[in-house]
Amino acid sequence: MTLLGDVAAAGDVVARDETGRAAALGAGGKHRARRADGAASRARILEAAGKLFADQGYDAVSTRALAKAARVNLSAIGYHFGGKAGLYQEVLRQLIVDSEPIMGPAAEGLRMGVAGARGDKAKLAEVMAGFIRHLLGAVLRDDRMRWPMALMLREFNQPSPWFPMLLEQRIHPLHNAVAGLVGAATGRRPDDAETRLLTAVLIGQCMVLGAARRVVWARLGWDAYTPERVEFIVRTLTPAVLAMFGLPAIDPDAQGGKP
Amino acid sequence: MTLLGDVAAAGDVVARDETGRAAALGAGGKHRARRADGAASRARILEAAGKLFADQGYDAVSTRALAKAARVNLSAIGYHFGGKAGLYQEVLRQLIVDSEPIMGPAAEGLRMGVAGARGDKAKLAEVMAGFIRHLLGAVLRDDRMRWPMALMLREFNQPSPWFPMLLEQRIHPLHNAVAGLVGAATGRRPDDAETRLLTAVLIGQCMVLGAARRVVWARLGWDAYTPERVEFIVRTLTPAVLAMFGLPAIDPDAQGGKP
DNA sequence: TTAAATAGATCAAACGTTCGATCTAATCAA
DNA sequence: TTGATTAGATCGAACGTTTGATCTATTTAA
Repeated sequence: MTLLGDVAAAGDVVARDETGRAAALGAGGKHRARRADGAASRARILEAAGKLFADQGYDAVSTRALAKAARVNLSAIGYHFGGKAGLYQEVLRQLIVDSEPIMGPAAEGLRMGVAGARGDKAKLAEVMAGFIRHLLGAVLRDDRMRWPMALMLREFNQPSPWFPMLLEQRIHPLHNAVAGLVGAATGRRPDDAETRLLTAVLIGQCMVLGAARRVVWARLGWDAYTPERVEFIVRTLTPAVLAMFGLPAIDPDAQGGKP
Repeated sequence: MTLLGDVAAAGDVVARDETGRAAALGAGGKHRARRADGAASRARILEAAGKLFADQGYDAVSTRALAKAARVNLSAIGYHFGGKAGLYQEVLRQLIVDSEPIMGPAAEGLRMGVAGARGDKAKLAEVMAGFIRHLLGAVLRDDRMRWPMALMLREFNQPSPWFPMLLEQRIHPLHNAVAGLVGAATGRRPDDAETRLLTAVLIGQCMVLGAARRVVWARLGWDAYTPERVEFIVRTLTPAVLAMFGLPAIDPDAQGGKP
């Protein structure tokens, strides 16, 4: 039994959310909740699966542990997602959807900030500082982005068959937006190889603090990221990154969140 | 079962080290080599296990796949290492031992370079450039360090019971040496929290190019790291990192390897 | 012979998946 | 308002396979 074959078969597992079902059953959708509300079970499975997959990896998570964590019957996984592989794919799809409200405005704000700066290095520095604070907060502090980030990092050095989807819909848009900032700061075109590389390094050096958190903690004598420690990281890293891209230093106390 | 397809045929396990057996037999040592030379089998298992664990992770690798890749019988794993977990521990231990000839002199050279610079920013810039070239080469190009780096990255965000050993014997010595350079460049004490953090970021931003190589490749239209592309990365990253730590730019053509 | 090392067989446990039975809520004919 | 019907959802119990570990027998060099 090769997984790839099953994957191909499970590839057309569509979202079975309520709206889809209601639409399929008729325009005048009246009924909502069934017995124990299948949509709720589905959501619980997705939630538990995201955390477990992110924490332990695909192989290390058994369907039984999954069912137990989501407080559903074992067969519910097969019923709702077609199997373990289908569930993983849906977790990734949902990750992209859920991170849109956080990442989308951030990328848009980045583009607006760069356009508004019109080459003014001081203003670009503000935009850069805001982005670093935003990204570090998302990676290290924001609990909503904790396991999604961990799961993405797993995809990075062990891509699943759905890594291209993640790349297309989450990585490229974010990198393109940041490349606009990096290009403006260094005076290069946003789609230069150098700009793209430095963009990857910039984003990567923020995410590595999340990926290799055990190392960071061990080096600094920490046992967890607290808001105060994240703030320390932001204040330490921001001047270094600004200097890295030839941007002027800014007043630390003026560092606000993203506009 | 894994989501990944057949990764890296696993058939390219290096031919058995004949010198090892010959030396054991001829050196007048007591009884070392028996029937088919147990030391050679042990070494083959270690080699294959390192690559497989690094590529697929501990759980995704079965003892049968290990035995097949190492061209030994299944029971040889239990005989030589006591079991799968014992094998993994030994792989980690061997990783530390094998990386010593590469990492040890690098750390020592770093200390010597920093001491020799005596605060001269231009000389510190040379040392920093040499270190970046060295580390990037080890992470991205050196085939001997390919799977060890991948395995270490796995330990970083999913520590095994032997992570403390790795931390103690490999991470801390390297970071301490680099912290000396970073401290000298930024004018801080080497054991400052800021210095330690920036040190982790510096090392991390080099390693992330190896960890998230698929992303880097996708952004730059690459499909592998070639020596030319690694050189491009070194030349692009070096000036940025020098600026990051307030060191003067250096002549790119003068960038040599580590002294 | 003696002990190291390999080969092959076998073990219980855990794996992902599948199945039919069961239950609930909406639907429809009366 | 009924009672029967249907589809959605859950459940327990298996399925066949693979896992890591273990066992005995055999082979080989000392």
